[in-house]
Amino acid sequence: MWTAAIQTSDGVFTTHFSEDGLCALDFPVDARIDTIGVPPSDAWPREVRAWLAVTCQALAQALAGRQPAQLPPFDLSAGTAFQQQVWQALVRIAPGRHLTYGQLAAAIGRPKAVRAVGGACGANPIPVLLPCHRVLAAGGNLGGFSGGLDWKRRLLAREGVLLNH
DNA sequence: TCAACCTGGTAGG
DNA sequence: CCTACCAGGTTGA
Repeated sequence: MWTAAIQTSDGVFTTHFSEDGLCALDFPVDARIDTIGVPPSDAWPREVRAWLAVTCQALAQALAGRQPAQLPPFDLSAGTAFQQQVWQALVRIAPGRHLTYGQLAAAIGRPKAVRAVGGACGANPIPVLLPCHRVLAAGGNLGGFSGGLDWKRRLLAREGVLLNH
């Protein structure tokens, strides 16, 4: 496992890579913890350094509300089969679009697993790039967000999604 | 087995 | 608008 910090206009994100790809992305925790990530070094496999570079670009674009031109490979193997289904469905939601938890449940063939979908979204290891913020509650409500609801609002606003009425 | 969830729908103020 | 309640799939303890 390799860990690196990524500086963005929204703070310092932390990334974790396995030999199969990006496996986790953490929101900035605290302004004083700028040393959390180990800077990439020559000791890193060439492939992983390339993933990090792609992730930097993708994160900057996603934070600006745009579809990343390129994404790193994701290692979602830490999740259960159900969670992986949900997470993979997230990738297909374009910026500016949004689904409800119920619609996402139906999309993966489990129309009644609405609450479980919420749980899987909450367990999303790669927020922002795996756009769980584009899943809203029914009736135009925001729903929850483990990274903090202000993040969800901010990300949606940058994509031009209008909330409520 | 059980409680906790980023839910959704219905029923009643 | 609000609160209450329950059916419900999945997960982790």
